[in-house]
Amino acid sequence: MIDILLHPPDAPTRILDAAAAIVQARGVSGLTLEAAARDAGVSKGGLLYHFASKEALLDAMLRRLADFMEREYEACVAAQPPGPGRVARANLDWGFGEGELSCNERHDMAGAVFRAAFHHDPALLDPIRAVIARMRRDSAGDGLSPGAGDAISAACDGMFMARMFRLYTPTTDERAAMRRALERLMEPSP
Amino acid sequence: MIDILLHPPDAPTRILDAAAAIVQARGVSGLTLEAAARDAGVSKGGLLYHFASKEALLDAMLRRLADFMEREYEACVAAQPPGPGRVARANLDWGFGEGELSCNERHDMAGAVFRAAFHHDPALLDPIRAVIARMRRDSAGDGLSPGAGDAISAACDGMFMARMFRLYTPTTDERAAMRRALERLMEPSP
DNA sequence: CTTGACATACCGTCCGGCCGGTATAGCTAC
DNA sequence: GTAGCTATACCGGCCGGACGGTATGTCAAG
Repeated sequence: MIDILLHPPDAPTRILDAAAAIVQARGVSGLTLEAAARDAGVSKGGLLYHFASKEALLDAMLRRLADFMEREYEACVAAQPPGPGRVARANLDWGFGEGELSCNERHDMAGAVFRAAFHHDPALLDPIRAVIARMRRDSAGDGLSPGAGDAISAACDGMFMARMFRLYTPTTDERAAMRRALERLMEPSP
Repeated sequence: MIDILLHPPDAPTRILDAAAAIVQARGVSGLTLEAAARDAGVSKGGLLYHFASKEALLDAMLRRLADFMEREYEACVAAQPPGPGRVARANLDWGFGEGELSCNERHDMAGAVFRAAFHHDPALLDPIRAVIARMRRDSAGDGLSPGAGDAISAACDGMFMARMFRLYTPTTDERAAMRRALERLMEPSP
């Protein structure tokens, strides 16, 4: 914290933060260069000095998100004891856990950035796609019966989408029941 | 087909179709009133005669989508033999089937309309939310162990999202394996 | 002659991007 | 050490185009 106070974030970081916050609060259409610049405490010219176009800004936002996702994924995996189903357990913790790693405002912001980038150009999602491909490769070597790992991560994706678009909000009990159901998939096939 | 040729769709239907096709082909930002009108073979004024604003157009698009979703859901359920897990089996058929009901261009168009509406105003998704709520009520009385039905439909949602955002495309074998894995959740709890 | 179903022309706004300017820091020559 | 040069990191204003929406005209059917 002292470090943060002594070393306030530089302009590019502030711009990225402000842009992400705007998208989360006011939606994709609320993200304009002027608004992002103002909220970051720089002028529009200053923003364009760091990010030459709106696309460049969104690209940087998404790359940062992909990096963050990958680190979070690695942390979830590292927190699980080794052995079969390690990746699946990490996925369940990410999608159904109650701690700071799951379903909080950070996920909302990730969803908002995600939608904003796709809105502008679907190709901007490529860094995210690379992370997902890596996760799927890991999942394939997770030692579970075929399809179990994919099914678990698809269910986590579904929960993510439901929250991102505010489709429904399961109760804590329902979430726990879903998790227990999915954990059955990690048992060896009968 | 003869009927279609003899009774060409009226202007509102053509406009709705054209708008959906534009969103699918050129993205949310490609949907302008001018473009929708042109593709539907009417002028911009003609479009605004039927849909007083862009929001009204999107609202009509989404209501039509919700109606379609509900009818499709009912058809999927009706196609399943009665008994426990009927709704879950319908969901699996919808999300993992190979027939005309699953994962084709119609789903892509649904996703595009969905994103367009959310982009303009998240409240426009309310008709879809109502359909989902109804499906979840049905699922709760499906006679499966707690969480199983929700987990299955969440996995189907995840597949839908993966396709909507082109995140990854599992092979036919992988999809079949996922389905078999999820079908294990319909067996009674051990 | 009225009304429904459009067409045409236009307006105001908003937004992305460009440009000219500027303060500051660092470096170099003398 | 200081005058001059250059690069960095911005500021503020402007422009052009696109887009949503309006106002008005048209015209066939009943």
